[in-house]
Amino acid sequence: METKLKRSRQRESILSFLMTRQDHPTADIIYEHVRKEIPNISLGTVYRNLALLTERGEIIKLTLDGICDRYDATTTPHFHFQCSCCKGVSDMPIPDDFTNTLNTLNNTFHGIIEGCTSYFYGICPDCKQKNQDSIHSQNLAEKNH
Amino acid sequence: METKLKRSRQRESILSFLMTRQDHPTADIIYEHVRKEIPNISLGTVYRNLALLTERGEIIKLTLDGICDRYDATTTPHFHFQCSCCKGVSDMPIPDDFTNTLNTLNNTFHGIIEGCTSYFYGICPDCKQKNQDSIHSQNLAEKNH
DNA sequence: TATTATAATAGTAATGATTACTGTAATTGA
DNA sequence: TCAATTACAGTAATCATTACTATTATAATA
Repeated sequence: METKLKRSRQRESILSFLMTRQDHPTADIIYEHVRKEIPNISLGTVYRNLALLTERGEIIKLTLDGICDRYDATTTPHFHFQCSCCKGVSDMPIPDDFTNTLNTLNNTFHGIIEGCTSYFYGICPDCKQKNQDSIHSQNLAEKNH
Repeated sequence: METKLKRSRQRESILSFLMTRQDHPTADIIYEHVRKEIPNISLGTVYRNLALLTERGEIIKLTLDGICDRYDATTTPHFHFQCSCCKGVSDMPIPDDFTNTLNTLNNTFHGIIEGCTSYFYGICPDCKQKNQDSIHSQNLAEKNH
């Protein structure tokens, strides 16, 4: 059913941009960047190619909060983390013992588990640090009131 | 910042309907059902109350495929499974050893992990059974060709 | 019970990410 | 070079969700 792909400068530019990024940009962000190289590229082209690349398994589409999808050129299995403070998304390695969880599920579930999407949320290292800094300076201010 | 809640027949009806269901219905399905009881309820009211209940932690909003959100009145932690065949969503208990995975992540991650959303996909028990049945009858047909 | 403050509603309009459509252009294979 | 077909730009349409507004329901108080 899969039709033969023809090369296109647009698709190559989208994919190579995505491969430089670790922050899982949205279609809109990808569009804004690729536009610098191909000024008259259309947003529809960006979406179509992202769908195409996802379909072929060359990239992964992330649906985290349902606001808008994000795209990831790293296709090896990994978890994701979204910061509730800055909304940034980053990768998390999958701990080895997660395979135990998968085994348990496979043994108890009577269907077929093909894959898993896990994402964690909370405060990212950066925002945690900023938060501590501001509490620290607040305490200093109180001391010297 | 949380304002005081006033009772409303609409919200009570939405919540009690949701509590009878294990299949995590969408806002639209909830709307269709609650309408039988309160014919002139508006879809906006359904959305607003679902958001309100989610905010207060009385229900959980599930964003699985990004097409449309689903709602779940079971608030104790559990995984979800979506069948790629029938698109149905069901609950999965969290295996005990998943706490090991969480511990590993907490020890290696330099931010704060507040929660986790995991969903698995594949073929549900029902669709798997139907599939086997059809292969079985296909084999029979080939034998008796 | 009557009054008052305010949360909630119905109905409708607006939003915004994504998809579909259409005529034209680029790519590939012969 | 030609033919077949994939991809494109530009634009319109879709559709789940949210925002808005005038009115109604709820609950606390007098």
